[in-house]
Amino acid sequence: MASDPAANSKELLSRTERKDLTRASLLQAALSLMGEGRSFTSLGLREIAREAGLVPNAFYRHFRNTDELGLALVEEVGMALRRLLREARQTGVPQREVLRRSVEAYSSYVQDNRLLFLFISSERAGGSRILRLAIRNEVTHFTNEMAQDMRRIGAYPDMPTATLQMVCGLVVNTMLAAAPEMLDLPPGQPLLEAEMTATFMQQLRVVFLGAAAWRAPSQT
Amino acid sequence: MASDPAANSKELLSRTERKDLTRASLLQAALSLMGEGRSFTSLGLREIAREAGLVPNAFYRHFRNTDELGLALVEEVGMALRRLLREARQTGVPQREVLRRSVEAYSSYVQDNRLLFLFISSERAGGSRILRLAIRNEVTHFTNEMAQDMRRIGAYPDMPTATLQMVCGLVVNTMLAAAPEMLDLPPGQPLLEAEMTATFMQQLRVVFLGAAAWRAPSQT
DNA sequence: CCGAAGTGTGTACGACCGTACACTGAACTG
DNA sequence: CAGTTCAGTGTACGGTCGTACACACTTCGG
Repeated sequence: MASDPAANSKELLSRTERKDLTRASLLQAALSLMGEGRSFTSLGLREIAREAGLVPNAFYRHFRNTDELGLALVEEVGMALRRLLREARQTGVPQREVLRRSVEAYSSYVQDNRLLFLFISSERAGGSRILRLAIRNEVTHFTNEMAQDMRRIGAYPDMPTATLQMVCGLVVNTMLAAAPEMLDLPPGQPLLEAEMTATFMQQLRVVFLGAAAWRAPSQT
Repeated sequence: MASDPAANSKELLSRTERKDLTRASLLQAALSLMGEGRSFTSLGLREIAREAGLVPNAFYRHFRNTDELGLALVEEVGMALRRLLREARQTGVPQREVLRRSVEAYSSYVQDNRLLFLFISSERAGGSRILRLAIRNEVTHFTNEMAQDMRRIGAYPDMPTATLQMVCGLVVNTMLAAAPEMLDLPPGQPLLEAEMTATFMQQLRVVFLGAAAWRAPSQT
C-alpha cells in the first residue's frame, strides 16, 4: 500500500489515501483558523475550504456541513484525551511528587495540543447543541476511564464507584477550566505561567484532600 | 403595540428614558436569540436589531458593534453575580444544611437568570477575546468578593488570603461548570435535575472538606 | 481496456451581512 | 417659539455565505 520510499508528495497514493489526506487538511484548516482567534462556531464552509487550499464545493466531498466537521474534530479530541490517559497510566500512585509531575505533564500536553484544547474549551459550552453534547459525552467517557484507573491503582479503595466518578468529574472540570486560561496567556511570560500552574496544582490538591476526607454519605 | 389601558407604553417618557428602554430591548433581544439555541458569537447586528423591532441602522445609536453590546451584557452579568452574593450573604456560616440551601438557591438562581448564565458559560472560553477577558475579569472579582465574605464569616480563619482565594476559585469554577449542564437539561425531567444537583453538592462538599484539611504550604 | 466511480473545479444564484448617507419627526434648549 | 439635537427610518452598495449544477480528470473494477 504505502511502500513508497521517496514519494513524500502526493504522487503515488491510492485514491482513498489522497481523500483521507485532504480530509485531514480540512480538519487542520479549521484548527489553524481557530488558532488565529476565530471561534469554530463562526467558521464558514468557504473559509475552511479556502484555508485548506480547496474550492468551496470540494468541502461537500468530505462533510455535509461544518457541524459534521466539528464532530470529526471531537473524535480527534477523544483520541487525544485517551492518549493523555494512557501516558498518565505509566506513572505510579498519586503521591505528592506524582501530582506535581502530572500537572506539569498536563500543562505541556495542553501546549502541544493547543488547538484541540482551544476547540473543546470554547465549544463545550457554546456553539451548536450537537457539538456540545458530543464533547460532553467524550468528557464523560474520559472521566469514567480516569475513575477506573484510580480504582485499579488503589486510590481511595473504600470509596463507592459513583463517588469516585464524582470526584474525577471535579478533577476533570478543574483541568478543563485551567486549559483556556493557560492558552490565553501572553506567550513570553514564564512567571505568570508558573503562578497559574501553582494555583492549578493547589486546587487539585484541595480536591484530593477532600476526597481523602470524604465519609460515607450518611445524608445527601 | 401592547394592549395598554393606562400609559404603560411609550407615551409619556423623556427621550433618554426611551433610549435606555430600546437599549435594554436590544440587550434582551440578544439574550432571547441565545435562548433559541444561537450562540452570541454568531449573532449579527441585523439579527439583533430585527428581534428588537428596529431597523439595522438604529443599532448604531446604542452600540458600535456587537462586541460592545456583549460588554454591556457582561456588565449586567456582573450585577447579577453581585446580587447573588448579596443574597447569599444573608445566610449564615457554611455548615452542612447551609450548603444544601446555597446549592438550591444557586440552582434556582441559574434557572431564573437562564439567559445570562447561558451567555457567560458560552463566552467565557469561546467567542471574541475582548469578551472573554471581560468575563474572566468579572468572575475574578466575584471570586475575590466571595473570599472576603468567607473571611468575614470566619470560615477557615487560619488560611492565608491567597489560599482562600484559590479555594474560592475552585468553588466558582465548579459552579460555573454546573450551570450549562443544568441549562441543557430537558425541561420535563425533575429526576435528572435532582441527580445533577446532588452531584454538584457532593463536589462542593469535597472542596470544602479539602479546604478544611489544608495545611500550610510546606512545599509547593 | 473501457466504463464506472468519485475527487476536485468553474460558474452562478439568492440570501444575508455590515455599513455609509440622506432623511424624518419628535423631544429638548435657549 | 425657533433652532438644535438626536433616536429611528429608507435606500443602497459591496462582500461573503451556502449551495445547486454541469463538468474535467484520475483512479478503480470487471
